[in-house]
Amino acid sequence: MTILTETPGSKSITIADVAEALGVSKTTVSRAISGKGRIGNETRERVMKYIEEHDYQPNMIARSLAQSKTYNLALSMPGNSKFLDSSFFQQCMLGICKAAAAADYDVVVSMVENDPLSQLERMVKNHKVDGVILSCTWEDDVQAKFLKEQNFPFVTIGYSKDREIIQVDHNHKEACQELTSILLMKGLRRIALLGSNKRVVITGRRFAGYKRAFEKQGLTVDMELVNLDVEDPGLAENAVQDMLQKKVECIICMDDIICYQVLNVLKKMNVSIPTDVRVASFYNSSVLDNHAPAITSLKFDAAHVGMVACQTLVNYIEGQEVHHRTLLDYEVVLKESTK
Amino acid sequence: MTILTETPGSKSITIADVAEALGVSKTTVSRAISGKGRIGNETRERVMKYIEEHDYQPNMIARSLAQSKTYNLALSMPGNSKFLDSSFFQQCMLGICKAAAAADYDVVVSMVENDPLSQLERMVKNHKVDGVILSCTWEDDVQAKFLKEQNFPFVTIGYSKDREIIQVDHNHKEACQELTSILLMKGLRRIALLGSNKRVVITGRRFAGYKRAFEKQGLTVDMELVNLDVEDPGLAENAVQDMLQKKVECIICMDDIICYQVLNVLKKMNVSIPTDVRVASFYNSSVLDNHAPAITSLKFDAAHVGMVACQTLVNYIEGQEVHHRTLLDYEVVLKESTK
DNA sequence: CTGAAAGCGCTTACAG
DNA sequence: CTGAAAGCGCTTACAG
Repeated sequence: MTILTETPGSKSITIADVAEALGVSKTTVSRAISGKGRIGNETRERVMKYIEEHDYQPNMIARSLAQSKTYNLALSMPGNSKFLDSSFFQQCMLGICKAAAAADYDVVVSMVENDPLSQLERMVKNHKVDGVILSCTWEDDVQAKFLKEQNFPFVTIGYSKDREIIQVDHNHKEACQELTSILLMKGLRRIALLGSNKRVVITGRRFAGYKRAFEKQGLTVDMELVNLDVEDPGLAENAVQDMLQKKVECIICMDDIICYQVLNVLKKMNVSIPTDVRVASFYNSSVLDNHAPAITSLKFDAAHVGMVACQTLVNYIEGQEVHHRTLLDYEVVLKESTK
Repeated sequence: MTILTETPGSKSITIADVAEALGVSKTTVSRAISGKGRIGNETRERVMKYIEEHDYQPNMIARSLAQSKTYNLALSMPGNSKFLDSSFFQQCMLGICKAAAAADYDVVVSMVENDPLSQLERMVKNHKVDGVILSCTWEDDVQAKFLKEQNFPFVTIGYSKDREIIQVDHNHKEACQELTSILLMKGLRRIALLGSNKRVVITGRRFAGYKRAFEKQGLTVDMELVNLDVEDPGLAENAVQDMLQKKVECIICMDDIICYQVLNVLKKMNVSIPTDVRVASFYNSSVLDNHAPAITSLKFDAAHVGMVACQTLVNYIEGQEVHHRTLLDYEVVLKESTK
């Protein structure tokens, strides 16, 4: 047990201290630091030298108040355990943090579990952040709706029909369409599609791509083979058995989490890949690296989409022009599992 | 393309507006809101009623400056891809966010990739946070050293010999000792231990537990069977082959990431579990849920350790007494893989 | 119980 | 090119 006795950190030096030591005004010091406003070259150098030597660090709180700008970005993340198992959001967060740091912003996270609005609303109204990144969007997204109403700067990682919303995403529709087309061209017809939640926007986009691929070949989708609500591991087992009964030739899993489950179930049931059934997945995450057979999958650069989203938001906040919709590229990585 | 035209968000109402509308002083309004200082019951109610009706939201920036307190906590996370695949840190972050929200703090993340100090130093010196949570500690941890020197409040999720450091962790040593003891009691002797990085503190703690279990039985550890540097998937394959050549009877994997790899490699090599070799893992994460055979593992509640760490830090910051070392409990979940 | 005033550490018109 | 002063929206001794 202990009690906090000393005040933490040593008292830092302020702009006033610098001004006094140098016999100039605070205004001058401020100008030297910010680089804004006319200032003599020699004066600036004197100031810069002093703050360098004395390790002056601006108090960002004070700057925030004066400028009404926090240099903080909020990142809304799903707090649901389904999502936590996937490394997508962590990778994405890494990209966001990097881009933010490069632009001198910090990122404060809000993990959404039940009430998606309370924390976000507080952050926005309390002036804790300058903008928001929504890392996972839903049909009729409550957060996006709120932010739009408030006219508060935000960007979604994920597609939205609403072109007023600034959005950055991988082209999930096209990706899933291409993957499906390839499978169709191999002569496969009974292709199952497994997703984990219908209400998440990307699920819908992928299904749209899947459907489009069939239509382009003049085929129609058999909705019996589409299950977009495989929420948890327990359901995966049922879903797989169901699909096998329906004599599917291939199973596309919308993310690696479902894919692990599916692979485990198939193994348990002694169904071999690709002989008995083919399997394809999304994300191509490293956990499947040593899997035999290697698993065909779509590959997205999660860190990259995070970076781009963050940069876009910062640009927007700082008054620059931004694209309202950015669709990033993907890769189809064909491996043994769909041979 | 678009340009930011309107100022985002509508102008919010301030304490001065409330004071004026009610014909009282700003001091009074402030007191009503904070609950500090004597104030008439009736006056307080009038104020509260007004701010309720007019949706007044305090400007936290201004409060921060006045109190020199940010109500922000920094969370330092490993940005290395090895760690990103594990859901431990995400779960942990969830717990931290919950506890922070409950105490009216926000959490700003810093993902450490190469330079562990630059961002942390800026945050601390720029007064962006009131305290720091280190979610992963290393031998001779640079961040911990810096924070200690600065006398800045922080807590580590992870054990430290240094009892001055406030630390919260699961009892990894005891956990690994118990698991190993159980295996020894089954008559197993050639027990391999695979870890992913020797320099991470928990790796060392677990090894210590493993060793202690042998010693308690009057046995000595065969260091040939201990490989604590299985950094990436590629190395997993070699490590497993190496261990099989050494005729191990059991493989303990220090985390589920390694374990997946090991399981994949064993399958590829047609080694069956538990007949040919037994396998045990850490974390018991849901990804292994449907694995056949079910995998014995140690189970830690990541969200819980995050919550406790965060609460402890908040208490410390707010001047309360705190335990300097908190060791949380774990579970040994015995399954088929070690039968 | 209540208020006037100073202060937190910056920025930024405005004036010179 | 430089400075005095007001302001950002709160809190908090101090005085009454």
